[in-house]
Amino acid sequence: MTSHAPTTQRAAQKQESKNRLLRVASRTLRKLGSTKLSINDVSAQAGLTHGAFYAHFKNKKDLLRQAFHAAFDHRDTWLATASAPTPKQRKAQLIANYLTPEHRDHPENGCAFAACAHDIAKAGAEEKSAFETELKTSLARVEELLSEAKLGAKSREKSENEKAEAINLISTCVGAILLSRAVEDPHFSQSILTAARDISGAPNKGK
Amino acid sequence: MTSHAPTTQRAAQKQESKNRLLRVASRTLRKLGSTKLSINDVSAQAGLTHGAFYAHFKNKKDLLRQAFHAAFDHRDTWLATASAPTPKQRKAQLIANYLTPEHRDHPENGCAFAACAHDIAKAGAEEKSAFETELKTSLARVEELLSEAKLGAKSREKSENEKAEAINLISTCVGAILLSRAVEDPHFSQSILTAARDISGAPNKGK
DNA sequence: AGTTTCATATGATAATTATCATATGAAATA
DNA sequence: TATTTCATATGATAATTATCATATGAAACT
Repeated sequence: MTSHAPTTQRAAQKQESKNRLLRVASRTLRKLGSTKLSINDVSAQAGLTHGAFYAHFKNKKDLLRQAFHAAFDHRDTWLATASAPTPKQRKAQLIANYLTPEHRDHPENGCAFAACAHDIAKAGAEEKSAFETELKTSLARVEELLSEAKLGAKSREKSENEKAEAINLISTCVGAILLSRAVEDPHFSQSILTAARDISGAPNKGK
Repeated sequence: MTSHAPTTQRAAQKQESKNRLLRVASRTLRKLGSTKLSINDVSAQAGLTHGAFYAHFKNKKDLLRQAFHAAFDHRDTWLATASAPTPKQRKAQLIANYLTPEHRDHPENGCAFAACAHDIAKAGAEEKSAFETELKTSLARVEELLSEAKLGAKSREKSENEKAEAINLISTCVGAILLSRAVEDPHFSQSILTAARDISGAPNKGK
């Protein structure tokens, strides 16, 4: 039996409660940040009282750790949108599907790098290591999508270039979405999103 | 007489106290964020008690507003580092002088866009408007540095391109510095900074 | 059925924090 | 010098919050 297939009814109920707590926490973490995430609120939104919380998590830090991990629920969906035949096209797809108004307006469902980088930067080594692991995972996936195909053993230098390209892609996406969320004028906000999409694949756009 | 030249000794002393409060708050805001900035701590670090605080600021929100504005103290210094003859070189300078280990390790002296975007995104319309104003100011300065010279009236399309280029420059810088602060491994962190610098001016680096 | 287990609830505690009312003592002014 | 002003300090209050001790009631097991 796996941890996802509890035997008794009570265990199943407990697992569901924990799942609800984690889902609420993962969304609240991205929307409000770790400091404004309150165990009272999360528990209440999950349909529990604050006392029940400690039957599921050791403490707030424990919750935050698991909630952060759960916050990568939509990474695969995003990566799957990059389905075009060429690397350049796939890069443009990744950027275009990241820098959307929906993503900007709903951080609770969005990228955990953008939502949590600031929090994690102020946290401890454990949190940074967890962030690093997730970031490396995403980078590896993006690098694949930016590479021509199963690249042979010859192109070592090119792979280095692709590494930097993948990092820059994520840096630009994270920076742009954060800036777009921090301004008031919707048109200006949109122009921040659009700027990255415009330059994405083609440095000399129309020509 | 300006607001910086108080007449009486008491007024001067009060101004100095407010300056200390603002300086401490501006640094704390960038280092810890608005939520973890406590009026007690800021007042104490400025050599005052918490009670004295309210003789200088209406409330915490008022302090945060002024502290955010004060957090752009080093913008001119940064922009002045872009002194090379060509736009491409100046772009590379801006990026290289932003994405440094010192900047990464000392957010309290660094870019307020990177330090506060996350906070402001969760704040109200007033805060977003203030952020927007500062961002537009920086963008205008960067656009100048990225343009060939006093561009004549002819190049309208080019100016649009430069607008997007300036936005992307700041997006990438903000994203990269935030990511570099959120990972544990110093080498990996460095590679995040370096990636943007490498690609900065020259898409085909060494060739 | 009787007993045990345990998921959740209730209630309490301690810490932090923003804010304000009032006190104090020194500078400004008459 | 006497009086007023006011920059700062002291002390109090109310709200929020993390955490834990204990209670409860239903499921699980004998």
